[in-house]
Amino acid sequence: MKLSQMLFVTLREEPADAEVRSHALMARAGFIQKLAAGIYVYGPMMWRVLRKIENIVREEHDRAGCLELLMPAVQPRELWQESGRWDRYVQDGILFHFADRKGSEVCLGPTHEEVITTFVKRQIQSYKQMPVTFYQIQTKFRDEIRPRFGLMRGREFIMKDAYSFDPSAEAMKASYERMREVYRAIFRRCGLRFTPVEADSGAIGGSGSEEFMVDADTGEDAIAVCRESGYAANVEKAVSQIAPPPPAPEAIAMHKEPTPGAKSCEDLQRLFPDLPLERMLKTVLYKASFTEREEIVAVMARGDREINEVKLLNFLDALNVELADEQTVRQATGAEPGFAGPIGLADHVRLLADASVEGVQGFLCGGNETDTHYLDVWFDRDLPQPPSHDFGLVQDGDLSEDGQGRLSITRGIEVGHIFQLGTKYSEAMSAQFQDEDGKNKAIWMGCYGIGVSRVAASAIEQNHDANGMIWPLPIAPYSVLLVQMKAGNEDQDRVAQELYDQIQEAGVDVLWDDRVKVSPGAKFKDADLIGIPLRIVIGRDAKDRKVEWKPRVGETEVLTVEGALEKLKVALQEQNS
RNA sequence: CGGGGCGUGGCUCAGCUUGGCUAGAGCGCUGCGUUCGGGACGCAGAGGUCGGAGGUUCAAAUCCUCUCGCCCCGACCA
Repeated sequence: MKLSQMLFVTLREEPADAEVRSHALMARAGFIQKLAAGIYVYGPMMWRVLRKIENIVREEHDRAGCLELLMPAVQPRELWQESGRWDRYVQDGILFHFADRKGSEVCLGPTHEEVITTFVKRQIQSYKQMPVTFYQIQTKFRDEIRPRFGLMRGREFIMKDAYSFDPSAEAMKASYERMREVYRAIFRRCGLRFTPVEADSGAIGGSGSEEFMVDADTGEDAIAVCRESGYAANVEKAVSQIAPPPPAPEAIAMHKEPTPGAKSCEDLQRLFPDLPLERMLKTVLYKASFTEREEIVAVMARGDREINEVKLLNFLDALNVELADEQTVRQATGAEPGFAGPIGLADHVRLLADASVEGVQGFLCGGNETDTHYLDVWFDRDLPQPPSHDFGLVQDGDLSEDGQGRLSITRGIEVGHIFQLGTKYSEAMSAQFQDEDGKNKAIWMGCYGIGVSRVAASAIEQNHDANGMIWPLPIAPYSVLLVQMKAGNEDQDRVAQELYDQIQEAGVDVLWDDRVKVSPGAKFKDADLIGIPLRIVIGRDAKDRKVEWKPRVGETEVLTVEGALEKLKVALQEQNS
């Protein structure tokens, strides 16, 4: 492709609304253009990137025996009511939905479990027809509460979703394991540095679940990784060993302490400099909502620990948990927020404790009275120890659960997520088959997602410098860029044309910056911005058939035309090996 | 949904507090000339219902009301 024929427009300034590098660079380079919040046009360059990613995704799925199909974006409400997800998704505001001309409600699919389950249940009758896995690459629609970061969190985005169908839990696990390998292969081939982590399965439900995180400081997710043991998990899910509490002090009677204005552990440390943080127990109030009711839950935790709301949510099996508002706190404790404690809570409050409180004695806790705490409190003497469970948020430096090493907290971008769904959808939608024993059983499902457009964004997030993007070769819009310094110069024209023809003949996608009346400086800046990894500069030495090998990163070399072609061949081979 | 902010040529922004003359700058764009290896320079140009509607006023980008859109923080999030 010749750049002069491309309607190639770059911006010198960053768009005002770009917050992360990938967004700013893609917008500057004309790869994407915003149409509305979280909704983008993918320009020709971007579309090439997306198609390259799609092709890798396709090849790896096909290789694993998955079957590609395409499901509708528009889906009827009835289907979603069958699975029981309509109300929840509408209530969360995430669903684009509207009435058709007959007044029937439909939605734009945010995901396709309902459709695939329906499709499959009409076809599968026997265990002999399984295992089978389908996938599609489709535009998904989610009316995100807060779209941001360009393609990273859009309201319309490209996703590959796959669904496996098996006759038993064991078979489902085997399909899941196969897919784990497919995912590893895909992200490796895309040239990304990534970490697979154990994950919470969230609203979609199911048991086993793993997320694929592209390592990037700007990622929205925090992950806990242990180098020594190889453990890696989303912090929502991560577990750790924490240091035991300090030995109990001398037992003296529980008593009140005036603590004016001390609402946090930090404030309290100033008032009680000799009391270790591990002997201050905080009590945090949450409002948990269930289908039919709400519950106020108080959770105790050691002063040096934080509470993991996802673990709490899962333990309670609630639809949602959120911090209680001030009004609720006052009602539950009879005090201003900041003084909640386990003793003297209102009767309707359910008291729980994080495992970090176990063994802590002679501690400080809220007094359920404004400006007051209790000191020298002992479990089993002054109050029964509340039921405890792991509600803790792992912290950087925690010991891994097996004790082999320390956890460090890093950040990542979730580009893939795989789930063992079990029979959640097949039961709700009665997708059954007849097993070998003649009995009708629910199909065991797994589902597997890759954010295709997010993969592209995260590749830039992970690979860029001050001047622009640096694409991994397998997903670059073009593999090679020919930068011709002065289009119209006979020697340069001839050499550039020769290179262009030869590279094309070799089946390599090449872009030729043949623009006239564009200064060398501007060409170099544009080349850096769009980040095509392999570059050959045709300039002043063209008369001697000399060109420059000048990859996006790395050393520049002056070579003959043949030398440059050879160099290119080697670079492309390295990539494929 | 709660809090905050912003809508002015294609892009980034100034002007608005305190209403007043043909609404400005830089980038980009067009033409001519000079340049020509890291976003060149000169000269001459094109391009704006100041997000929209209504109102106040002799007069509105500027003040008021409504409305639409966008951004940030939070909640939320396969």
